[in-house]
Amino acid sequence: MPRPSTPLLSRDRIRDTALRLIDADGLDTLSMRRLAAELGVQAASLYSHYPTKDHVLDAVANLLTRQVDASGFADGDWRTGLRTWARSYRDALASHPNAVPLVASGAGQRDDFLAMANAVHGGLVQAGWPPRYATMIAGSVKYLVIGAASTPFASGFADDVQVYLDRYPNLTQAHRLRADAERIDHDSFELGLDALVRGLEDVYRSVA
Amino acid sequence: MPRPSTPLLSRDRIRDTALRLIDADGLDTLSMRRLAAELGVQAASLYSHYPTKDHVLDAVANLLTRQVDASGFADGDWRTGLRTWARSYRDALASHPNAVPLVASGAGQRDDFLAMANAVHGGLVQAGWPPRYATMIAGSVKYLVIGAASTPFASGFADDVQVYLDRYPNLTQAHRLRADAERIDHDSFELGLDALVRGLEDVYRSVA
DNA sequence: TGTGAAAACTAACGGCGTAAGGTTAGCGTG
DNA sequence: CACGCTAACCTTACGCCGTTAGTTTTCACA
Repeated sequence: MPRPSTPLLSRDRIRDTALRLIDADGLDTLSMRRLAAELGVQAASLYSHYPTKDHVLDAVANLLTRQVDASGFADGDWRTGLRTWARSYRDALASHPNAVPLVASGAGQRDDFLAMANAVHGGLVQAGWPPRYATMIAGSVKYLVIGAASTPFASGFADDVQVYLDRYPNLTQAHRLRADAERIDHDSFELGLDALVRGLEDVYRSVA
Repeated sequence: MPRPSTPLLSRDRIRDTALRLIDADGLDTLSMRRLAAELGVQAASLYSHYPTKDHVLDAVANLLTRQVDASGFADGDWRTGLRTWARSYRDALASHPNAVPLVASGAGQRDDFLAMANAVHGGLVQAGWPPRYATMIAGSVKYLVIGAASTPFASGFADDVQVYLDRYPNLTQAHRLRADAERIDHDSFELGLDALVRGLEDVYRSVA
């Protein structure tokens, strides 16, 4: 039954379903066939809307990026703007950990990423940073965010999970451990962000 | 001709060849068949030495990690130790950009990563940091390194490469552009690392 | 009213990771 | 020295994968 009277698919529906499957089952179990099945359709039909699988993944990456709030520079304080941006960026990625590699790789057409970058860069320059520094600061904060989002557990800096499970083989302990890991990740990020912004304060006094 | 008199393969030879192919052709064009062909062997033969492809990739990740120098804490100055470690870590990854996702994902059995983490953590504690802070500091510096290594061009914070290529369509300019991108990445990392360590100095005074 | 584009389909190609099972070289034991 | 076991190679095949080609039908527009 080709060409249905009301369309079964749309670019948005495909992209949103892809993200849902990635969240649920991980990045490498996502296939065009599985995605199509979830949409009640045959795999080849997706190619009417996206030229390749990579383009679908690109759309997912742009969707995540679009949720980042880079508006915190409006009041003119670059410190607040930077902190708000970094936290929002990390939150957006942390809500979809399985999709992080799509954003981290930096490959593909990333229109929404360029928009975000522009906003941050503009905010920093507006606040008195030389453009060259604005580029580097945006870069280094992005590094911190991408790194924080990429690694599941900050760590391996604590013992291997299996060791804990062997020592405390009840589920409750296992759950507590996962919560601990997330808290360590979060606190490490906050410490890093705070130290970074504080350190930039020094630089600011010498160049702005 | 099964079971040759002198072995054709070894775990190390397979792992080294995998890294070479990844460096040359990228991560997703590496297949067990291609790897085997490069080694003059059939694909299934690799499974005598590694149980799955992921185990091969894990071995590559551990190889890269093992080249990181975490010995800079020996003289007792945590600032030097941290800077040395971070730079060495980033250098190790930057020499094999196509392999970075293997290290960034944090998946798999990463024995050499745990060894490195232990060394850093120990160095920080030795220098007077409370263990809880040592964990977070090692985490946040690792974030910066992983993020810096993950993104090909810091940026998008500068204009899209294609724009430059359209504007200056000769090869010489393209090469200069790549050099510029690498310099921006490098400088951004150094600025971030410097600011981070400076910021930690403040924290150190209040907790150590 | 007719025509061409668009959105679905079915079928197929080549490549993938990996499992199953065959063959022979080398090694430890009687 | 003989014998059998294990290990390292092989061939073959299964069920996926991304993608292309070609078909049918509906919709939008001239």
